[in-house]
Amino acid sequence: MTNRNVVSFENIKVACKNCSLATLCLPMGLSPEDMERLDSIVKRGRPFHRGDHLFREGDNLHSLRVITSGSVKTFSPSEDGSEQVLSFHLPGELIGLDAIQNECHTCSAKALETTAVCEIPFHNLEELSSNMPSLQHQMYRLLSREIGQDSEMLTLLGKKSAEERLATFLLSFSERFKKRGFSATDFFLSMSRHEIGNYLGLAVETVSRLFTRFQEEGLLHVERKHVQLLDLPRLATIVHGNENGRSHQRHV
Amino acid sequence: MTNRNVVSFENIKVACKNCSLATLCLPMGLSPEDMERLDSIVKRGRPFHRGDHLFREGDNLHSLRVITSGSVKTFSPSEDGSEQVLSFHLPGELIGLDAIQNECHTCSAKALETTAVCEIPFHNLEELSSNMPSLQHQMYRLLSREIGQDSEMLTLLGKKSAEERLATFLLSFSERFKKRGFSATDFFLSMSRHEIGNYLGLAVETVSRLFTRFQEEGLLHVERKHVQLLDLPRLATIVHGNENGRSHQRHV
DNA sequence: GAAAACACTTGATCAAGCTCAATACAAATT
DNA sequence: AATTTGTATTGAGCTTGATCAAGTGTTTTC
Repeated sequence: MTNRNVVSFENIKVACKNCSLATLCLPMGLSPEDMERLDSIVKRGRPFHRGDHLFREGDNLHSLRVITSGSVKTFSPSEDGSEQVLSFHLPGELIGLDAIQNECHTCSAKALETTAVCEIPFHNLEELSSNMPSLQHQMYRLLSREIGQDSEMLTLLGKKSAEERLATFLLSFSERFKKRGFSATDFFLSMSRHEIGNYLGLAVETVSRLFTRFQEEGLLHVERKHVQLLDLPRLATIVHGNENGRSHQRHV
Repeated sequence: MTNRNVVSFENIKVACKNCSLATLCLPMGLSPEDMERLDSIVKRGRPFHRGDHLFREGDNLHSLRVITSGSVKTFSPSEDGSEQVLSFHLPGELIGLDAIQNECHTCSAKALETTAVCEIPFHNLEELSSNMPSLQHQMYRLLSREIGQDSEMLTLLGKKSAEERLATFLLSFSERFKKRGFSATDFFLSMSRHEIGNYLGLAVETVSRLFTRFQEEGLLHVERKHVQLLDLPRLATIVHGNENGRSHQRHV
């Protein structure tokens, strides 16, 4: 995106075929021509600011959305004002897949910082995919991938200790930043401690204490949202149960 | 299925269009003709016995499977022999969706009792769906539904107390049995206490104690795998936080 | 630039639910 | 019927991580 001039976002051509995120958002398999057809249905609206809703639970499904910059959390709000954070999304990731079932969003999505998205009207996408086997295949794969990711999260919440949860969280972001061409060891987390805790099924205080402890142990350096991972290998051993250090596993 | 004669399972016509589970397995929207086309690719193998694997993590994806009778657990095994139970499946439910992403199963599936399934070769299904928009639509919806269900499970594991988890579990089975024409209040659970605990992120002992307590409180009657729910409304209030009884919520 | 609102950290205490251990019960095998 | 094996229950004690509380630092607002 140019920042030399003030531009009308309406006029920006989306140009999936040149987008650096294309390999992430609909990975592997669309031919250049297919990409062009997909391109033709994609819209880009104005950017969202921190705290803006991309959509709310109960909204009708209009479009799937691909983050192009910034970051987003999805969460399911409950009556009493509390919420469960379901996931954090970085550029190249697709959100709204939960809404296909009933054409209605089952969770809400909020921008964690200034965030731009591509909107892909689902009905157009569906129609296009039925004339384009490669796109249909990508859609099946993306939906399936989401299911697989959720399963990993179930294991995290069902079995892992607080320490393992945070280490898993950090390494997940490390890998995702790396995949996007950023540093795997030095990055900013756009969400609050509270949101991290909510996501990981931990109290804020526990998250805070763990950051402190990890720092004391030389695993990382942290200052507010800025995280530097100093010992990836040791973090990785923590993720996988940490046979050495911890004396007992949670109910195996 | 007739039980008057010994029949060769190879010879049974699958006949989705007459199957009582059709509304569950590919709910709403296939025309009778489309159903016939789908029918033509479905295969039924011999039944599985308790403990048999339907597939293992790492197996190539050949077919999606619809349970026609019995029940199945899916789980992701980890190196050290422990596992995370991901879900329990009843007749009419589709399994294997996680494997579409890499054409490789990311979890294992085991029969909890004698279990029969319809196999739907995925490549045939995919091809058929690209010529049949209604089937493509069903597939999108089913995949999306799975994602939505996983999200509910994340909330359960992330936020709910042991009591809330078990009540949720029981009411989920109640509804699913009801939907299949069985009693919503009197049923057999095919899985062990250990598997229930594993699924709910609880120790076996906790599950056992909760069953005992629920029984003492008149919520249900339980004898091993046989469960009779005596107070659905009260169980439902427990599911939704139970403002009255419990003094404190888990980190809201 | 002060004040207010919010986010994070740290400490002290507590309890939910886990672990360990022993026992009871059921099903399978002989 | 008796033995074995697996599954479920119950009790006692302990640990992890939650809650409560106070204080510090940061950001926003006026």
